[in-house]
Amino acid sequence: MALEQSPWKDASGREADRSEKRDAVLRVAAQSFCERGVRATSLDDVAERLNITKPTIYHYFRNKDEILVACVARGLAMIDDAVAQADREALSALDRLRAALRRYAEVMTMDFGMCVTRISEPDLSEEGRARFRDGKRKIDERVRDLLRACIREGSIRPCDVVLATFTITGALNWIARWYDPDGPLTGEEIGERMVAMLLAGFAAPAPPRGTEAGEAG
Amino acid sequence: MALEQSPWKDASGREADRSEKRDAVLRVAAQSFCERGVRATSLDDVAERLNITKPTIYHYFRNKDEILVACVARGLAMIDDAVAQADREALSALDRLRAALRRYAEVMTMDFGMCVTRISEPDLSEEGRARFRDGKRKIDERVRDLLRACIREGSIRPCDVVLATFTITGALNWIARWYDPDGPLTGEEIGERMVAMLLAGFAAPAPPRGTEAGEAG
DNA sequence: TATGCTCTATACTCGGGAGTAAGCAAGCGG
DNA sequence: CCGCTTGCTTACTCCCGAGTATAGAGCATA
Repeated sequence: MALEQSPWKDASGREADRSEKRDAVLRVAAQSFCERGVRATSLDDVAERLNITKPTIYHYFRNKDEILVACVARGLAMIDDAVAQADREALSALDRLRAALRRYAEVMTMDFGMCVTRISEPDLSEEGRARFRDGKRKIDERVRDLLRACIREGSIRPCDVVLATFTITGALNWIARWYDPDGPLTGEEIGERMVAMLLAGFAAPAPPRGTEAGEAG
Repeated sequence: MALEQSPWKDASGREADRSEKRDAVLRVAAQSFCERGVRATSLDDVAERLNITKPTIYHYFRNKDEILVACVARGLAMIDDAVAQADREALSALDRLRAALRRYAEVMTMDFGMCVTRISEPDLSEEGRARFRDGKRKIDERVRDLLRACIREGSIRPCDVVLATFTITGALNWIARWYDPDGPLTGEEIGERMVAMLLAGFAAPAPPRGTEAGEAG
């Protein structure tokens, strides 16, 4: 089941460079980890999809766990970058929060991002687990800080910031479980709408009258 | 690592009944599936925790998949019951929604409930997967129906019901990933607060006209 | 041509876990 | 007492997948 994207041509491989090959392994592994689960992903399968054999993979990675850790690390970095980048943009705290969460949502529709939420801790080695927890904790911290900034600014209602972060990231993380690239919404659209929903809440504005909230126009 | 809860006494087992033993197997298996992952859970381990040996398990279940399916089915049933029960109570649609989501959240802090969100489809056999999807679809349908009823009633803002359901159930499902029984909040408290947050949203109410909410000073 | 490095393949080892074979113990009907 | 069933055991088989030993192919230097 060879993929076209593989940098190993069927018999001749020469222009390709080492890190490009590492990347290809990670990309295919990440997809398989998400689709089939980590334990159910054999390196033989990964190799086959790349027109190579398992020992070749061991020229680029020490073992399966190193591949898994690299996938998760890449996903975590993508989320962290997304949030950090939004954070640097000198807008209001609320705008920074919005931008951060939207990008977060988008990353959840991508292979490496999905790894972060579909892989669970027992899949990782002891040491990989530590890095995983650490990366997630940092992202959580960023979101919490943003929330606190918004509360200080008055744009977010004072609340239990920890639980609020779990609620928000839970909704976003879950995207990785149901997102369908062939579905009606792109990652960007999902992010935009879901973040709007989370911020505005589902309850209708107080009075049973004044139904002006409808945006249908 | 024998557990006290096991109905198999170390050498003498007689007062226990078949279905009680089936239940015990499911309970321990569910815990292990959640803690270590499905593939990493060996039936030898499960047996050991119950003071029995693997072949004994095969007296009660045909194979590992049957156990897994039973765990997931039980979790799905708990969620479905929770939502259905709230649905039968003759309150306003909004109150029914609130009650349903709170109970949903609570189930997410229990072993079988956790199974539903921590187990992923590739862990299941083809046939188990079908039942899994079906069960989840039914629950989703119930939540969507509740949302629609609320919108008709005017208590929930008109919105994309499908995406709203994903957002809400995502936040709730994720509880199973971070809930800590030794943490500060009980399942009930988490449900109550998270549902309140989701309904009210995080954004601060529109600022009193004229004055921006610039606090501090 | 020789030496050596990098990349890749064939062909293994080895451990773990699902599932099974076959037998032992205990209760029950005769 | 015998023979049957039920519940459980010890002791396997067997497959799959992680990781390895080893060899060969291509290329660079000399």
